Amino acid sequence: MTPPESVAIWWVRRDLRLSDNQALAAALAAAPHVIPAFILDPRLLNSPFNSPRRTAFLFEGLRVLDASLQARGGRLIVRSGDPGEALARLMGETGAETIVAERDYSPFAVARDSRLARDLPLFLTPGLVVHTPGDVLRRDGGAYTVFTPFSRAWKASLLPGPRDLIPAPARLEIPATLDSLPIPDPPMDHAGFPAGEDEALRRLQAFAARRAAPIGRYVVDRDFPATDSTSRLSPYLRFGMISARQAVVAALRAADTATSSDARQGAETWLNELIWREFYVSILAAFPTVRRQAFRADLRRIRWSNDHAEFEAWCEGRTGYPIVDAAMRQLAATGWMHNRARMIVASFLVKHLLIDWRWGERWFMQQLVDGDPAANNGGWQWSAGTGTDAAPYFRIFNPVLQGRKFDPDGTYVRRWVPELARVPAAFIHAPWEMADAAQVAAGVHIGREYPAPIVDHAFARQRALAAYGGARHSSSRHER
DNA sequence: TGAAATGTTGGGGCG
DNA sequence: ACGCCCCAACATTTC
Repeated sequence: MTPPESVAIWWVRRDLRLSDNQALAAALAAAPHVIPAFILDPRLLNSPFNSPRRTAFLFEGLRVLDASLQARGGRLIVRSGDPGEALARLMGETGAETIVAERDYSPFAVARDSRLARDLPLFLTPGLVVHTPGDVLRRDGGAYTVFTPFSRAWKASLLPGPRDLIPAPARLEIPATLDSLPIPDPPMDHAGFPAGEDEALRRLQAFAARRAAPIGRYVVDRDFPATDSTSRLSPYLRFGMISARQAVVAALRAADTATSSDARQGAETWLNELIWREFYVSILAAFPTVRRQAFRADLRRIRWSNDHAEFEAWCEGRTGYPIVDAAMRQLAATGWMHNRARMIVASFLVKHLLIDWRWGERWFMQQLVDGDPAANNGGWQWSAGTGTDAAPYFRIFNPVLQGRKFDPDGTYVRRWVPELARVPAAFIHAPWEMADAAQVAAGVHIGREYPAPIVDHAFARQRALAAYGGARHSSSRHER
């Protein structure tokens, strides 16, 4: 006779891994029998913020997770529908008394989980981030809204050591009689990011465990989109194919064992990027309304232009600014974009085209394989100058100068905008400055094979400054 | 995790 | 020789 508490459900959401999984470990601690379950939620899969690329990555991740569960004597149970109903049914079938899941701090997940917890024994564990939002707070108990003090407090909290990491369980057997849906076929290709925990760990090793490149040159190279110098771990962190702790432990170890100051600084800079991720999780948890409106109240009344044709040109990479178009085409083709390029295209959409940052936020969510509500929202509000600790609103990237600075020979542009492949380096970021003869020689006529700039830089800059200035002015009058 | 506008300085051409 | 102007080059301020 098995006592009822001998079965627990490990509800997999965005923690598709067996190693260092606090939810799985808690489930195993609660019961000797653990049922790993994933619920295909139509509300999430059909959300206008979802992306087929991310769904494909998720489905392949589920396959890989299922395979490694089967290697341990178990398997992944897949159901679909409303998670509450599906889990209640699964509890009835298995006699499970507990559901354990990794806590997710996004507004959608918080609402879903608190509704579900009214009827079901849902137990949530940390794991999405190293320091959960409530753990890193200001002296007065409020959430940090400036990165630097947040990162200081974050680092002052106890950091994970290698011994804190939880090994994957050796065996995970489940009853053979349980029904499971087949894992759906990926709706599209997601080349460049093979899913799964093994791949994630391999990337982490390849990036952080070496003394030289890439992490040893990270401080310098990471700003150059043509180089392969970033970790490209974001999709894996997004779906928990590695834990935040595993990444942080690797960064700390790389810093400790560095034999050059470049390698140490590289590791520290990369750690900072991981802390940015946690900062934005904390911001979204403390201020859920940032998902709908600007954090800064004085910038909520910008009179956007919101031109649909210009938005489409931006989405499709036909703005006439090569660095912008290269980045947008990289996004459309691969579901990923280099971080420097994300800043450039975001600044361009918001400042040059004067289009609401939320349009860009949604487009990114619809495209990115690593699209995460907290990080994406944080990044967009940072770029728009409307967020916490954001770029000053008057900081307007000049796409020509950014291109010359971070893609000096135009390698990145040539890779993603092939019609500019033969343009000389001197003109690669401002091809409209070529004389007619040079355009003929380069095999591209500006206005035909490649568009003329959609908007004049000097004009756009003045218009953005006026729009932002106007919003601040009207808001200060409003308050009086 | 900018860029443009404005200010300052100093070398050199030139009458 | 000297003052004047031009204008890089750099620094500071402003958006």
